[in-house]
Amino acid sequence: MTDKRIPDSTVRRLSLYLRFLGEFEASGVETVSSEALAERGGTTAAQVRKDLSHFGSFGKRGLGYSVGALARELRHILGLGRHWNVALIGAGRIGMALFEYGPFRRRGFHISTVFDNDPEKVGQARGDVTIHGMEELAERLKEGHIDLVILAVPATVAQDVLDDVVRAGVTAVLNYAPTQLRAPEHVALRSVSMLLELEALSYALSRQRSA
Amino acid sequence: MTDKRIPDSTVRRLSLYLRFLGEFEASGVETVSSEALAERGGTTAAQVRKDLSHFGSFGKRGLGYSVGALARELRHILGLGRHWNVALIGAGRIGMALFEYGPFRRRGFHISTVFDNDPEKVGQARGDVTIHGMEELAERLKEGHIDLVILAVPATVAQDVLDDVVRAGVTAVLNYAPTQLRAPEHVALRSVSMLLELEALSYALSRQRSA
DNA sequence: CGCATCTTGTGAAGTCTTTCACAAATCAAC
DNA sequence: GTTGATTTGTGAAAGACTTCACAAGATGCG
Repeated sequence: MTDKRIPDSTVRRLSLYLRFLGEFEASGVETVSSEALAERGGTTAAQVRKDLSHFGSFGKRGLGYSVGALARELRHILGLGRHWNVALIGAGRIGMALFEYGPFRRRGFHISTVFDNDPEKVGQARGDVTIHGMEELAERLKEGHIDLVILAVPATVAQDVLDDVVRAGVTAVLNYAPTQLRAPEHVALRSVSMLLELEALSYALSRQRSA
Repeated sequence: MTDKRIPDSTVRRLSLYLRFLGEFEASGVETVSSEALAERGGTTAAQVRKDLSHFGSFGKRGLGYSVGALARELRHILGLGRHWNVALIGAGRIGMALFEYGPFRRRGFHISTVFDNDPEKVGQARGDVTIHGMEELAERLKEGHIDLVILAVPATVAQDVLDDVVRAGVTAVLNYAPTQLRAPEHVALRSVSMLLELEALSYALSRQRSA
């Protein structure tokens, strides 16, 4: 009922459900059925119930789920009640776009430290943080109690930087560099690649055109 | 052997294999085994062979795959031989970071048109393209022979813009707005959400901490 | 209260994806 | 040309995820 290995797809859907619950809450709805959540998210009611059932039973038969209560549960399951201390490595265009992206902070992801290896940038202030040189990485990651690192560096150096990050004891990394990285088992590593997504679309397009 | 429904996971891995082949090529290797590709990509040799077998047989038993030939095949399968005409909607921070991201063009994705609804921005030039107002959307999408749209607009208007895009006949969309969008069956729609990824990491972190 | 209606939670069935395991193909060496 | 060492391509088995379908709990109404 709880624990065990949860499919990654389930975790992602939980995030979506949480988003939808926010919308329902904003529009004054107090109760939702699995059917309503499914319709909003392009999935099925059974899927919604199965996803939730991995973690407990949060609904009332005949009634559905309390919007507020379920949102609280999901936030708890996803670890979103708390404040995560984030470091951004790479203050280039993508890095800074991420840095200035509002919703992160609103959800509890607080970018408290920024690194870059460009001497021009080191020392500059961005909002309320200062850009640090890469030589300070190990020390600052440890002493800053960083929970999570966002990697926005060129592909060529990504693996090296990741190794440093892991060595400094960080166990969660979100990678934006377009390269396949390796990390020890105990480190949660996710990669986002715009190229990969575009290529999947390119595949779909070719399919469409030749059909 | 060819065609049929290909798992999305397979398509994504093909993109990865192509990346690795580029690396192998750069380092002068002429032949790779499924084992070598698997090791590089964190999967298994059987998986690599199965993935490729959906599209044909490209290797030589006892030898492996020719790096150059397999790369060509993959580019063809993924539709990357050609030039895709891309429109970017939304010239905000994320939009412009995408616009200036070099690798797109190198892979054949050419952003030829940019839209934004901010009167301040409309008319300005960015590189060799001019930012157009949203009222020109329908006409320019059609006449510009746009294959693919990148959506980088606020979540609140994303669905409306998507509807316009679909109505203009575009059949492939990459969405960066943090909202769940709906499109007709025949439209290939993918969404990238940094928040979703971060939340999955947050889940993993909670797991780690409580274990 | 009893009956009709609704909606959850969940085993069981079904479907999709990955892994296994081995015959067949290729090459080198003797 | 036969043997030995490789490595592919692929049915079959195993595993993972999704969908089905229904009992059980909850509510409202006469």
